[in-house]
Amino acid sequence: MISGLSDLELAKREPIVNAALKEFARKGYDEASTNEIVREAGVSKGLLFHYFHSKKELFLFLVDYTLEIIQREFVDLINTEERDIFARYRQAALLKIDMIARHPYVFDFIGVAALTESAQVKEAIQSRTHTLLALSLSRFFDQMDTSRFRPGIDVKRAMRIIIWTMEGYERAAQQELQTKTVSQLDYDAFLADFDAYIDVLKGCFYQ
Amino acid sequence: MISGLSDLELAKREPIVNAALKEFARKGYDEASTNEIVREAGVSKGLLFHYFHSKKELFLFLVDYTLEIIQREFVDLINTEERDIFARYRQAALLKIDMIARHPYVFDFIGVAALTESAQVKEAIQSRTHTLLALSLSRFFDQMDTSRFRPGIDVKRAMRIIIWTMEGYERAAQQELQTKTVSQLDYDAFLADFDAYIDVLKGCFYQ
DNA sequence: AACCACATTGACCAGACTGGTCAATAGAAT
DNA sequence: ATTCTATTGACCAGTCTGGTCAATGTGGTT
Repeated sequence: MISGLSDLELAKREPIVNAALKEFARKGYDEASTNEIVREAGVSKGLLFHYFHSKKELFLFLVDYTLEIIQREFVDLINTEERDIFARYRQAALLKIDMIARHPYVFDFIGVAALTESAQVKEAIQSRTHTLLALSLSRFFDQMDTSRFRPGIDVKRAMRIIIWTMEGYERAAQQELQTKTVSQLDYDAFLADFDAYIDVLKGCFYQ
Repeated sequence: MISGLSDLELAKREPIVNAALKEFARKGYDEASTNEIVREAGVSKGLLFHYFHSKKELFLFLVDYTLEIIQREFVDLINTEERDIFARYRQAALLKIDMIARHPYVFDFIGVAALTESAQVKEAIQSRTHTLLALSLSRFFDQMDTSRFRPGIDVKRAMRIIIWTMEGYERAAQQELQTKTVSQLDYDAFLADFDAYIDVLKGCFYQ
């Protein structure tokens, strides 16, 4: 539970929260407009500042909010027992695409927030994001099983190629999600497509 | 020669042009500030509007300017006789990284310009960018020689993996260029590194 | 009905910033 | 000294900023 808010209180904040995530993700802290947020959320200006007493407080709330979602619906669900790089990535990529479908702006927001240069929030952000991001990333990459690679393969570069492929696929999938609506049929075809890419990579690097 | 300007006239505009490319690339048309441009360029407000009579005219000048640079220093230098996908991509990637070192904001600017939603310039932009981008992209991808791929390889997906790897490498290189200065020593090491990636991919897909 | 507690509104504020203007100045060439 | 252009920066009206607050709406309790 974030900041000890009840479910009711969170539910009432939701239109504002979603609109704010979108606006901050698009424009960053300084360039984001509270007027645009309330317009998008369909509420009055006063209400935003009734719930969140300042733009800065709203932004910092969103950092906690998104980190909590990422932790709960992404990081915690990754099976760290799985040491095979493809199985691990497949799992992570599918979880991430799932999350983007449900919370379209969460990853974009936290990415923008973590890199913000705005003096007003920079310090407060870094202490919060560094913990999770550094920890979860290092945990994600460490202790990967590379024993199944073909002998003679340049493992370091092979892993980077795998990562870039996953990132590329993710970007393509995200772009498609922005236009189409999510349906089960799409999902099956999409999954088969994704697995086909993994098969190509496996055929490359595994013996 | 752009708009029939002499070399002297172009040279005097240069600080403004570079500052404007940077500002538009970062913020897009609407959010970019002419005040920020003149501050970065180190010239007075009046001078900008003496050379370019409006923000819109400045922006459209930059579109022509960058398209001409891209054409002259990138598109025209690509050897379309080369049908091998790796040789072609190696050539293009190296040209592009060269260009980013010399004109850091040109590709970012034209990317932002081509996708701008701003009503004021959208129409004028699209007629200019579509010609070059569509043509050069299609020419780049067509007639690629795939005969050297190992039999049984999923060629379509293999090509996408190659593209995503090139894009990933390019992003990494661009990020490094932003911090370090360009020196020949770096360049040799970088080229060897890049070729090592190509070798890994060739080992994957070629027989 | 009367009262209360709280949710919600939107007109309003001072101040910052916007693209753009223009009379005044600086500097070079004659 | 004169004339030319290159360059400046104070200034403009207008828009947008984050934030305030008295007023109004709403639903529940007596």
